[in-house]
Amino acid sequence: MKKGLRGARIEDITAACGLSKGAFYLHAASKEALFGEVVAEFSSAMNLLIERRIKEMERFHAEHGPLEAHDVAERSERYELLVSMSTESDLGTLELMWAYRDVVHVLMRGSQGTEFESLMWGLVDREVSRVSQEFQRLQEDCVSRADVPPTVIGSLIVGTYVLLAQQMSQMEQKPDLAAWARSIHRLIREGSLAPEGRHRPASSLHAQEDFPAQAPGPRRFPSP
Amino acid sequence: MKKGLRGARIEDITAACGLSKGAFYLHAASKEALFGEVVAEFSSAMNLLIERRIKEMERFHAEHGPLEAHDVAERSERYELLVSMSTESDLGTLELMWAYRDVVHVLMRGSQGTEFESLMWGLVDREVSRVSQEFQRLQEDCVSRADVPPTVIGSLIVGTYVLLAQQMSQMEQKPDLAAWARSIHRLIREGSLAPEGRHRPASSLHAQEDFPAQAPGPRRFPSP
DNA sequence: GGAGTTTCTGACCAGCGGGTTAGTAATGCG
DNA sequence: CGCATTACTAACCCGCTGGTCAGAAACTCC
Repeated sequence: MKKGLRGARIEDITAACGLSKGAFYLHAASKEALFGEVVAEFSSAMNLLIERRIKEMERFHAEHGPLEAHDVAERSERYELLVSMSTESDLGTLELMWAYRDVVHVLMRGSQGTEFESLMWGLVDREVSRVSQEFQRLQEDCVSRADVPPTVIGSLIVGTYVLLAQQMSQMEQKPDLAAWARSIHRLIREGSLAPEGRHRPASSLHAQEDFPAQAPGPRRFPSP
Repeated sequence: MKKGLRGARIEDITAACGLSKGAFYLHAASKEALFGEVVAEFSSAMNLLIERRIKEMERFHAEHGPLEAHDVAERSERYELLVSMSTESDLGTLELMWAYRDVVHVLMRGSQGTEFESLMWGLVDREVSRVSQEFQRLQEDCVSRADVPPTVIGSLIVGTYVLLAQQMSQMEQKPDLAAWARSIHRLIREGSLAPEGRHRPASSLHAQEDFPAQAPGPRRFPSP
């Protein structure tokens, strides 16, 4: 769609609407201002999600207290609650990223040197540190493994979502975001190794797997 | 350093060398050509790593045959070999990304709409599908969990490295890349949950953890 | 249909930045 | 020292694009 903010000419934008260049300035003060409006929309929606998530997490800790090692071993109720809470939050984030996937794409790949660069990557940085802190807490409670720096976990999780967001802008069909969120959480928590002791025939179809025959939808190619 | 290819003026570059604009063209045919040289260097080095890695993997399979479920349960020799092989390969990739971190940064964030955009993201896409295929194989051999789409695992791993690469360009000190690689592999394989049955005092220092007091080095701020 | 209002056009301007080149300084060498 | 070669400068050209504006077109309401 766009070749980056710098690469998109005013005429490109107006021509795509079937208008002439002059008409642009009847609707927006400048290219940056127009993009800024959309970005502000996305940004505030994202901040709302983050805020809500932090509050939810605080409420959880207030109501249920800190998790302990045995919670994970016996998959206690409050443990399952925490898991479903954060999976749900992540799904919300994925949905938002899908809705704004083109904006996110431009923000991430094509806003270098503009006022928007720090907005996107500041958000990413804050998310990394939020997730890191969350995991540091889990480590202190002996719920999460402690032989790994929390920042690496943060980068792992956020990096995954960042890359997925970029892939979204090349898809024409909406993927099963809920399946994505569930898969990611499963991987983060339990790892990719097959659960021990479980053997399955290699050729048969697996039950309750979180994906159809071929997971991602067809590619979307950038319009010229 | 750079405000993206489009954002960097010739005069900015020459001024940074204490020269005048005209002198630039005595050394390079164009901005793109200059950047292209560096990029080609990085790109061929990266492709070499990938090629070598694929060959190594093929040799492993030829010599040791496919892994089976019990290999992971009993942490067999060939399993450990496979793990250390891919950790080592990832470390090599991280080292290369560190050496070219500024180039990678520009390639990822500031090359939208140039000939270099597809180079970087094509590479990323190919890596995602390579990792996906690797995991699909592991799934068929019942070594990796099958209830997660391989492409999600691919995006998870590659996304992590992509984000880390971007963080590199803001660091002034080289982080412990080997620790990163080990942590990531541990997380990917075994997940983030604490190993069951292991209780540790929350306040004491953990043994053999893969990180010092504060993991990442200090930030580097972009020079104006 | 015509006055008034809104919406849009397309020619125009101005400045920025890539690329050129004539001329100048530095360097090397017999 | 004098000549040649190399390295660089700075003014210049020019195309491209953001932004402006007078006027045309469309639309509305009486």
